[in-house]
Amino acid sequence: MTSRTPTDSARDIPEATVARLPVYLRALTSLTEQGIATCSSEELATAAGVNSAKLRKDLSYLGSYGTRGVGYDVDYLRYQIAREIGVTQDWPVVIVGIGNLGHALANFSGFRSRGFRVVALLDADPARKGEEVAGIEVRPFDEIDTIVRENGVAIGVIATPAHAAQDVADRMVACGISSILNFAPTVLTVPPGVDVRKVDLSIELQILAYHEQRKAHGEPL
Amino acid sequence: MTSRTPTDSARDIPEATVARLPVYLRALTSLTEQGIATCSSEELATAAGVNSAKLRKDLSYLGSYGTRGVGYDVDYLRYQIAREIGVTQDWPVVIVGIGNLGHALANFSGFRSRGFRVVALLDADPARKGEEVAGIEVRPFDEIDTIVRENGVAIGVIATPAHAAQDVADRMVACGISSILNFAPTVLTVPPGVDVRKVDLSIELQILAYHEQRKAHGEPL
DNA sequence: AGGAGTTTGTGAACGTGAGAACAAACCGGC
DNA sequence: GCCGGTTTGTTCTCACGTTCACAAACTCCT
Ligand SMILES: NC(=O)c1ccc[n+]([C@@H]2O[C@H](COP(=O)([O-])OP(=O)(O)OC[C@H]3O[C@@H](n4cnc5c(N)ncnc54)[C@H](O)[C@@H]3O)[C@@H](O)[C@H]2O)c1
Ligand SMILES: NC(=O)c1ccc[n+]([C@@H]2O[C@H](COP(=O)([O-])OP(=O)(O)OC[C@H]3O[C@@H](n4cnc5c(N)ncnc54)[C@H](O)[C@@H]3O)[C@@H](O)[C@H]2O)c1
Repeated sequence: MTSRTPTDSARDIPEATVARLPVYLRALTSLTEQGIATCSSEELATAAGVNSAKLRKDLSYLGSYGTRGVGYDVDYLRYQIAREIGVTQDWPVVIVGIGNLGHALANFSGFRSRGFRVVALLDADPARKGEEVAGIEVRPFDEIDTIVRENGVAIGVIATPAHAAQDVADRMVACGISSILNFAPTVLTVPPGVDVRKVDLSIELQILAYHEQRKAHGEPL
Repeated sequence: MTSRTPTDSARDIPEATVARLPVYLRALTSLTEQGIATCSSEELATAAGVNSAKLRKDLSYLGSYGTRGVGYDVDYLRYQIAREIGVTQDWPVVIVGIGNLGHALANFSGFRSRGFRVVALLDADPARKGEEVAGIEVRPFDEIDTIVRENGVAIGVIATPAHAAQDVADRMVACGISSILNFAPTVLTVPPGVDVRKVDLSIELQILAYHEQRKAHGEPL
């Protein structure tokens, strides 16, 4: 089951580490832009907002890309992380639900610059058909099958109202999408093998509110 | 330090539990809307997309609000969770940076319905001054001090470009905001006592890409 | 060449979180 | 009042994540 050739790099990177690799990637890009060619784990950790021991342990799962007594070559490490995450290639993405949020997402420049390419904007509302957002035409949701198959899309973004999200997810899965980023405030049910990540604004706010309440209560000043 | 009156409820709720309470809250609201008055931990867990043992353990940190052999009273439990999180009261919120994303956030109905009230939209661009978004006037960023003090704002949302985010955060902290939700792709540095949570679209996509890549590589079919 | 100084990579200790399992508590029927 | 069935609250164990601390490995200077 876990038999692999010795050539491919270390496997089984912990989930917590995977979640931080993109942060390191961004910090390294920022260092490159500042003309910095080499950095220590301490410097990179500061730029990424984490503990340096944690950073070193995270990087050790990828391999030994640093030099003791010196540090890391910024460009080299950046490439290694990008390769490990899989963003050296471009990932085609579809966005479904071109309302308030969908418009913002379509205009988001961070897609292109980080290895993702929006290949289609889809909406069920016939009134939106043909509308152009960020240089991309909005197409009917029914065309999802064709678009996904033609472009080899593996990642879908859901920005529809909550009540439509499960249906959209089902259609996505049916035509071969196996990774979903969900902005709708609903729990999605998907078959095994499909990954779902959610971004939920009100959950984040409520977590902040909880701590805020405790601050106010704990210190009567 | 940890001396508390016996009247106030259980303290020190684990962070992982805090992050799930809003999910339970939403599931309970959904059950109420379906006219369901009582539910078992199993049912609620399914609705929230978690393990029932985990749900029961989470709820046990709040107190004993269920009845053995019966389950939980939906409305009662919902109130208890809302009270624990602190969303029985309304939290005033300011949004800074009314661009693509800021517009979407201003129009987001989930604020109001979940215990948050947008008291101001702020932007540094003079061209936006006076513009009305979602029935709220966009005001100059410099007015943040007045607005925060007059409304007792504790929570701020940052939707500016990355290069402006740290400055905005500093200004927020200076005028008394102690919880920040950051949409800009930057690491924010804030003094102790201030909470920052980030929502980062490209990180989420990169995590999906990592798993997607491994799916493709692991199974040569 | 060797030693002082620096920084990585990792083993080991600690803390937090997840899930299985079960006793305690409750309900309804008789 | 008691018994069988049900569901909670909690305990126990294991897995995962974080942090410390240090040997190994490198550079630079003499
Ligand atoms: N606006 C925000 O800032 C924000 C923030 C967090 C979460 N959200 C969530 O994101 C989702 C979208 O928010 P919004 O403000 O853009 O809503 P919106 O109503 O402006 O847009 C929703 C869009 O989805 C389309 N749609 C509806 N059903 C569809 C279907 N079955 N298939 C395809 N398209 C469909 C609609 O035609 C509409 O264009 C909501 O679930 C909302 O709760 C929004
Ligand atoms: N658009 C998206 O869907 C999306 C998704 C994820 C993250 N983001 C991030 O959110 C941020 C905003 O994205 P956007 O697409 O809305 O950008 P935008 O350029 O459309 O809007 C930014 C707004 O911030 C204002 N601003 C700039 N400097 C400011 C300052 N110092 N004080 C106050 N206001 C200031 C600008 O005037 C502008 O109105 C960016 O950091 C972006 O990376 C956007």
